[in-house]
Amino acid sequence: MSQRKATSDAGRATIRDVAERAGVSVASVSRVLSGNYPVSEELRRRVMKVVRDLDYVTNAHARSLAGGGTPTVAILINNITGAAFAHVAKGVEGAATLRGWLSLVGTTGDDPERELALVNLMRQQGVAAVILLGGAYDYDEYQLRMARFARSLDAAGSHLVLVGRPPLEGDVPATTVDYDNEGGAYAMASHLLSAGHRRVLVLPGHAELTTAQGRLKGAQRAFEAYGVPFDPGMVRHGPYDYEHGYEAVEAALHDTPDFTAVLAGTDVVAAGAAQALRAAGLRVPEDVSIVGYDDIPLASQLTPQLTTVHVPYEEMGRVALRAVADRREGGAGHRKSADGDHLVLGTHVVVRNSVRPPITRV
Amino acid sequence: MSQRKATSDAGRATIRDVAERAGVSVASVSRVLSGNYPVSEELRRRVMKVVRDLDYVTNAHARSLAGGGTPTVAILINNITGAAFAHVAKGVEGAATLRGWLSLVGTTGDDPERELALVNLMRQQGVAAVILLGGAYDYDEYQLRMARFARSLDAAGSHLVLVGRPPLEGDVPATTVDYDNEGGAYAMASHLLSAGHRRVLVLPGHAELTTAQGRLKGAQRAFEAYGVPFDPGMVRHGPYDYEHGYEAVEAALHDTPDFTAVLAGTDVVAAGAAQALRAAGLRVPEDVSIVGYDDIPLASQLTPQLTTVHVPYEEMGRVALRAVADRREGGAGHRKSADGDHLVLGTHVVVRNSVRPPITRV
DNA sequence: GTAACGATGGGATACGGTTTCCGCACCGGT
DNA sequence: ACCGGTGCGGAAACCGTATCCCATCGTTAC
Repeated sequence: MSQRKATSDAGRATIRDVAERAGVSVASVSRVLSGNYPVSEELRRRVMKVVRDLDYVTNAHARSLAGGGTPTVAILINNITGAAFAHVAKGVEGAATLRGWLSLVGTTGDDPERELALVNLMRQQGVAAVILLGGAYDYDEYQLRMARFARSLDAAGSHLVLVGRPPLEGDVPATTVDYDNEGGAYAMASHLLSAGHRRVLVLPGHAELTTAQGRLKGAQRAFEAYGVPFDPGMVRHGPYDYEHGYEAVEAALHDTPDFTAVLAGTDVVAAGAAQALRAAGLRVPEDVSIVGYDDIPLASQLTPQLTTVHVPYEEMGRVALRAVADRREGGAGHRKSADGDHLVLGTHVVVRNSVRPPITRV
Repeated sequence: MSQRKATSDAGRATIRDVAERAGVSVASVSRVLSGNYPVSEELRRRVMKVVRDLDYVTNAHARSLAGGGTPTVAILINNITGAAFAHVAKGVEGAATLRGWLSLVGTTGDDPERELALVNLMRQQGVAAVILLGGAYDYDEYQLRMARFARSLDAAGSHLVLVGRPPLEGDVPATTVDYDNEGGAYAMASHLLSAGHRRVLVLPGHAELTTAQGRLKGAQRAFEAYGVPFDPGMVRHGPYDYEHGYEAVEAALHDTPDFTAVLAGTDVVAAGAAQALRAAGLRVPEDVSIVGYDDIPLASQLTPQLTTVHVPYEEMGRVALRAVADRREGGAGHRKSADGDHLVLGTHVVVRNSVRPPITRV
């Protein structure tokens, strides 16, 4: 009676319960279930019947302790609400599922403390990789912090993947999946310039955010290429949200109202900018042109539909997961191969209806 | 040398490595780390130093196998890209983090097979609860399927939580967190009716989706209350996406062009509808009024800003997690208490700029 | 001065599986 | 009929941690 545990006990059934009830050994049940060992048809039938009867599932914790187990990847993000996130996550999740992998999600809320806590938590979980999403704030400590993460994870047999931010400096065991951020901004700005715009309001984002830095730089390069002087006074930094777009345009209309186009750092910012222009009685794109960045669904749902830069978010997610899977299968094959550690995906301009050649305003 | 495993081995350090290096027993290390047992200051210092040196983290799998472990909840969703999802997930994730819990995410892609596989996977993980998000397609098998899930999870000490769909029938061990879907639709339709609209194009969503059924019913009730005949010919079903909104309006303009307002099942559908109206040369809201449902950020970013029904998605996520946590702490306290198994949150109309009294069109 | 007691640390065991190593039984060959 | 080979099932070790139980040591009380 008090053998180990009554079979009819509450809680989940163990492999032992199944073995007992099927009248076979624990090992046999394990073999039937994992299927990597020859088993007689008779045995299989008997075991499977009991498994169904008991609605038994193996304990993932015990399994991974013993060596097996389904690999898991962790996705860490600042703000789960961002539209870009959802698409990267979809890519990761889809690719993970394809391989029978699992994915965890954690949000950091821009808090370094919490980020550290999460990376450690994931390390405890024994994840195959930690995927860090989104642009980074390039403060002093940042490089050191990430390098430490990378080495910690690497030492534990895991791996750090940076998605959507520049690669780390030095010899750090991390993979970066990036997109041609600066190139996209360059192309987008060129599009405005070739349409004839010269006075352009630029809303790249937070000055410390790597994403914003790249977008600003791309725009500047385009101006240089066109021989158009770039006026730093036309740049306004701020968060990637609707409100910032609105307020920045409001302020610009007051300070430097001679702009004929807005180069927004994000589609959402562009939406805010468009709203502010309309509130001021200006028409888009007749009076002022607007372009965005990201090409989230919102871009094609606004009126007018937004010309923007397409960023392959979902593809990045897939690529990130594939990088992890390859590395894991390749094993010691390509340790520290310089390539494969930094993957860059292309961007391109999607032309819609928010750009017109400039007209002279009063 | 071949004691058990060289301390300098690759892979993660174990508690044994720490114990050995600190010259203490394994039990002591465990005690220092979990902190639920008196330990001398000296011991604590020695252990912690080694922990830092080795960058040790406990193995979560081993820990939960041994009894402890951080609770985990799984969030299952059809399509991770939906805007509503992100907010519920945020609520769940936030509340989970607050308690030191972890959250897993899985997407089903409307595939029952995959849904089943995921539920089992989560059962293997020993999650504290599985949270199923979003409206359900009410086909025949559905109730049975969910009941089976609920019982399976319950038997394994886990729990099923349904968010944003009606509760299951019968005595099923599941918790439902719902919002007043029908009431919101009633209020929204009333808003249009009291503005004077009589011919309203209704785009509730897929006919089989519980969410759509509720919204349609709410609208019908409002018409009844106002004594306005409800014309079934003005209802067009379809998916909750931009394209459907666009195409439905296009078709309606051809078939029944006398409508003065559109009652969209979703903000996104409303966006598509608005675009189609504009493409047809009609102004919103001057010529045709539009209302949405959900109150996602998009609603306030459109032009004009959308009058819509606010659904407390994030709150629902929080509530769902709290329900799980309470049940887990309460233990055998309130088994099957009828209340607490079905929580309904309120909705309300958010008035913006997309509704005007109707005018007579040609 | 000694006994009882509180405060700590160590050893052993359980958690639920996987896997290696063995042994048994059954098969065919000679 | 005996022997070797093969295929399959069982026992046990181990994965990394938490915890129960016991041993020890220093204290305080009598």
